[in-house]
Amino acid sequence: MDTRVFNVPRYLAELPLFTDLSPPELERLAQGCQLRRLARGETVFRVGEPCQEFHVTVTGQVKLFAISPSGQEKVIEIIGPGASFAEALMFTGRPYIINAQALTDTLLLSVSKQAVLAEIEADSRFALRMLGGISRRLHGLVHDVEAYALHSGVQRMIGYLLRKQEAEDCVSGDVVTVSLPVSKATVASRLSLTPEYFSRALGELEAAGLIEVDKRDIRIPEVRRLAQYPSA
Amino acid sequence: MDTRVFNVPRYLAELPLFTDLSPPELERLAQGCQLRRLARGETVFRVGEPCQEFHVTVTGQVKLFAISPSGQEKVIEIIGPGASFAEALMFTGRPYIINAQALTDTLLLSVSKQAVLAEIEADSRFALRMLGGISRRLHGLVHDVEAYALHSGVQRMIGYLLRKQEAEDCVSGDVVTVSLPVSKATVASRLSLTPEYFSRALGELEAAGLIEVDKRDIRIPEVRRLAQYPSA
DNA sequence: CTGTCGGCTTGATCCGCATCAAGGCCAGCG
DNA sequence: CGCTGGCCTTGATGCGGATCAAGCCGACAG
Repeated sequence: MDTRVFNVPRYLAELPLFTDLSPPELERLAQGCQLRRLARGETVFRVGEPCQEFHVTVTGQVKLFAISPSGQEKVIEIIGPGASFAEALMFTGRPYIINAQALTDTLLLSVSKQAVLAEIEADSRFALRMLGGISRRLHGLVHDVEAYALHSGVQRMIGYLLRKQEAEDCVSGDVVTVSLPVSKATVASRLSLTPEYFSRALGELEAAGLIEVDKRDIRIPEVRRLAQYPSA
Repeated sequence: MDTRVFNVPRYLAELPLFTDLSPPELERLAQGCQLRRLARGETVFRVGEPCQEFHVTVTGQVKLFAISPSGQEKVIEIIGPGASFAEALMFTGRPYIINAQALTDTLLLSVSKQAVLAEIEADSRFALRMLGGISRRLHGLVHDVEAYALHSGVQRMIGYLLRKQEAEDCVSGDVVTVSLPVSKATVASRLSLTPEYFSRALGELEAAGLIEVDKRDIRIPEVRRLAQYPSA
């Protein structure tokens, strides 16, 4: 995809956030947008920087993560194509509280705060969609907090696989296959596990005959049995 | 406080969320409100119930919590007087994903979804305040996720004490005192610790001379030294 | 005064998961 | 070709914090 021929208003219209906007509205919004190409490993923003926009990954992947004083990293979310991030931060008026970095070469669309605020003022339905989007993200975090506190590492992994499985309907024939979007180490951090333990957990499920692992592809012969682990 | 003489519009006006609303607006909003008295231990809502409103604790305390299949409980947040909860859920249109229960006798004000939606349509500044409120809550959760993943139990406890200390400016003379708002077991769950470990952690800090514990009051002689633990 | 009950502490033990340390496997590249 | 560097696995060991089990203390009721 070439930046020069990329049609911003048309792309905006396809985002759930901006459906129903009229062409002139889209045009106005596009004025407040900025396209950026990022190479793998490049930083989108860092803790402490001021926030004047939110972002959409058009293609590629971005990770949101925190870093402890001792340099340890915790991935909070992995953002895939078509997904947005940092909307909430924009509305608090405070600097970024996490870091964002491209995991692959990425085409990034940044929408200025100004343009969003103007659109909210003009169209209350847009405000509602913004509220819905942020609320859904908040629920994702509540779900994560629950999982960290109440589920074991293996259970969190199973939960992750099952969610992905029902998000994308990845049935091919009889067995279901889910593919890890990024490296195992990154997924492990997302689940608050070490890479070592993640590997062992995969091995454990494989030994139990619940999954089959081939690099980043994981086949699940019987979803139901996996969901009930450990039991049978 | 007596429910019969409680002036809803006047109370609404004092909430950060509703400042700047005109008297007629407040009056309309108040139409969509409902006051409830709850005894200690009473349930506000449970997982799976439909959500038609958000809530404000006028007096008293409410805990938001999840329950694992095995019956284990994890407190996600403790809501004190003047604070609201479940706003985000209202905007997703889905049933509650957590439980809420009164920790003490509580006066609860519930604002109907309908009234909020109408107000958003009428006043975009209100939509912005709603967005700000939910965004701040989301940041609190991000902070928690960071803490669970990157800080030890003792560090989370210190973080909790320090945050409380700077939230309420509870300096009396020279030493700072913070009071736990609820039972130690509940605070422990909020921090994802067992009551036993919480107790030991307090003991450890006390032994190190960093705090002095008297029931629910915790005195901090030197905030800075506590913040730097463990180091000296 | 005495029972009892909720909230808290204390001790002994255990386990889930991290950590440290070595490879193994494959892709890219000289 | 072999060398190098990601990425992943595997094994040995250790620790943070959970669990189980008593016991303590103050509040309150009888």
